[in-house]
Amino acid sequence: MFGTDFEDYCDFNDSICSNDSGIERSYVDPLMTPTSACNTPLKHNTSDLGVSLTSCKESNVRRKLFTDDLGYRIPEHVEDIKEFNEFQPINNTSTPVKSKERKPKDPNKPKRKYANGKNRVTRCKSPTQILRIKRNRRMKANDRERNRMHMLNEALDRLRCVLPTFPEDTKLTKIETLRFAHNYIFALSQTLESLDNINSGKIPPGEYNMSYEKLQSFNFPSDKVNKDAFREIFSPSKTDDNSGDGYRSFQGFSKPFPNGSNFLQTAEGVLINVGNVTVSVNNNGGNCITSTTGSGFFTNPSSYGDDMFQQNYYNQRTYCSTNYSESYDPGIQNDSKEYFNQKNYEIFKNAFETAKNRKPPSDYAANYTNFTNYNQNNDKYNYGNDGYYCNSSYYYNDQRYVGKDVYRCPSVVNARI
DNA sequence: TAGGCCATCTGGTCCT
DNA sequence: AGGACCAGATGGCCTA
Repeated sequence: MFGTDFEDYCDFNDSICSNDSGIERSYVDPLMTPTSACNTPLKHNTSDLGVSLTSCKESNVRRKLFTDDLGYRIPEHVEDIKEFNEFQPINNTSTPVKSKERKPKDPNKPKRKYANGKNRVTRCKSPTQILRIKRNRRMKANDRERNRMHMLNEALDRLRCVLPTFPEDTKLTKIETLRFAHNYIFALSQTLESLDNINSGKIPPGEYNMSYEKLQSFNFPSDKVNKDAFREIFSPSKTDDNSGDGYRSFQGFSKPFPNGSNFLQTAEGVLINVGNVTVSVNNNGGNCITSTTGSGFFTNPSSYGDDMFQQNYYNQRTYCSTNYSESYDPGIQNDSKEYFNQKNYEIFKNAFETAKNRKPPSDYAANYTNFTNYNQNNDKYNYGNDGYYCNSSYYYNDQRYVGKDVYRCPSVVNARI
């Protein structure tokens, strides 16, 4: 069955005794992904070796480089090979590690003499033996390479875990992970630098704002927004609304921006392209979500937690007054603490998905009859055929009154806060 | 169905 | 000689 040459013999032993020499038998994929061992066709048929290559499905088993993680023991039915059971693979290398326990030697047994140096005669290997040796070496190399890539992927997974992503249930690709990590580190370093400048007095705290120029240099992966961007989106408006209706239309934008980035600074603020949806952080009218199919408006964030009265008051003072000469309440406007919370996150996410997935009304005029608005007392306003925006399932309701003489684009989507 | 992403195999190179 | 590393090839899976 096997060659009689010792080296040949050992090589074969190495290939089947080490715990990394088989096809996926040594690596336990905790997730058992379809592309891992389960569906990978075996190019090397090892059935003739008498070794079962059944994958282990224990989810909490991970290969370790330490001896306490014993992978498996070689089956004992390979009887042709003496000392077979002395090999107990204890690591993920191809180097066979012999057991510390040794069989007691028989003192009466004559010692075998081995030739050394030039006196040693090696037997010629047959082509089939050479082929087998090469094949086994190739199997070992494949297994090492497989383990190496698995360790690399595990490192990438650990890196993904420390990166903020949005939506959080999506998985960054490898290249996205690396690019995002680069940008994230850059953003953190810039933040630290800014804080240091504030602490050292180089920048007065009152003048500190997140640099939009720095934001432009970011290169976010498509369809994902990190929490820093989200935080910036929820940054309160800095100036009053001069347009009258408190809304901006950012329709027509599509990625990439002319500067090649997902970010674009305009006179009105910062635009962030997320897939086919453009998110605006505008300085005048609040935050806006737009898409190629329309635009969605998003209001200033809540700074009052779950206090709906405070939230409504804040929003009404900001957008819903029937008296447009009424200015913001500076005390409320400047209260920006805690704008990044779970509630705002959910609101943003819902508004984002709505803007992303919504479709234009098939019958524009007919939908006008359903247009609805609310005043600050939460009274419903129906504008009939000359109403302002749709209240269908495609839209969020706006509980704030905007003013009779204000015309809105029917594609505007408002997020209820 | 094309393209992106991924896992795996494979041979080559470099180093110990 | 053998291990680490790399890049190309290949095929499967998924999505637009």
